[in-house]
Amino acid sequence: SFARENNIYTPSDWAKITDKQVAEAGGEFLLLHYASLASALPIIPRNYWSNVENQRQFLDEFARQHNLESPTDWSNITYRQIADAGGATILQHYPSLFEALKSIYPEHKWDIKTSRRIVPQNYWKDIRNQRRFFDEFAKQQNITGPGDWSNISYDQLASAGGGSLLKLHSSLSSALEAVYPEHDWNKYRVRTRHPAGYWEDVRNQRKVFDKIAEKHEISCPTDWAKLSYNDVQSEGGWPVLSRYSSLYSALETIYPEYEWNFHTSRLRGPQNYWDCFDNVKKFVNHLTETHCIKQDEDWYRLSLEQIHAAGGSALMKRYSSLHEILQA
DNA sequence: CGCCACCACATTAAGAGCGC
DNA sequence: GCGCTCTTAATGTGGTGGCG
Repeated sequence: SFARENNIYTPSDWAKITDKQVAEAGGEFLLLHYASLASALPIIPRNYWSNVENQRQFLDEFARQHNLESPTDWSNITYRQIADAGGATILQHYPSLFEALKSIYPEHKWDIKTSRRIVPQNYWKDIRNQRRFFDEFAKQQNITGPGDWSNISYDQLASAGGGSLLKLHSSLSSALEAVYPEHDWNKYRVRTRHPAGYWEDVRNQRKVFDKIAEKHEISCPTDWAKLSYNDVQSEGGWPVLSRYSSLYSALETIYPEYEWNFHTSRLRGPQNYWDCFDNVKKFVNHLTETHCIKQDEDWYRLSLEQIHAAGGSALMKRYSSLHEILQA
């Protein structure tokens, strides 16, 4: 009854009690039989805390004192609180408080995210836990395939509780590569930030373009005609394109080993291309070569369709006839 | 916007003391 | 030597604010 009146529920609660308190509560004569208060107290039997029933009894009492009813109520209880309340030895039987709770109360459904404010130490080192986190996040965000990750930012994941996890990786994309090794991440765009000056290096520009080329099975300059400027832009090429006046000039610089000809590599020439008279000359020379034009009369063989096919439609709009162009 | 540095503090490993 | 308890150092977690 002394214990009840003084809110003593665990052996360690007695530590706060002095002999004087016991004496004042009427235990004065009782204490005379013992050398000290400590020697009067029941001793915890050996292996007492190894018994799950005893562990459970302790935690039940702890839960009662803290009004903990469901697994989520435990989220703000710290390891230290339990240890200080006399549960240190119980905790030593388990790798973490979370594992202890799971084992001691197997009838409850324990979820690390809702039952603990912070995960146990080294929890994120286990790649399966990382994967569990990403899976859960994907479910919430309706991410069904690897391509959908392009809409997710580093900060979204960090504020969803993935900050510490991401710190184990150099970037969001390398985290995804580690967590989902079954996907070839080169095929998908993932939001990334690169070091300052990264995009100035043509080798890095080439990396993105290689990726885009691989995805669209582009193996020679003419294959690039399949892709629009917007395609390249939206598939991660934006930082590269912003550094060039056109996609065509980007390709010329990035892949200098190829012979580039925009009539065959692009659907249309770069903006204001025909403003530069040298380009007009180049086009005429190109026609001369491809259509075996050796003397002036040979130009009559050339049809309007052939000029269009060679990419000269925009040029033809500026001049009323081929004759006028040649004159110019 | 993507990421980093930093901070407060939570967790845990390790080990010593002690009694059995 | 084992189990319980306590202490301490080391390390991890998660949040904030800042940088380019």
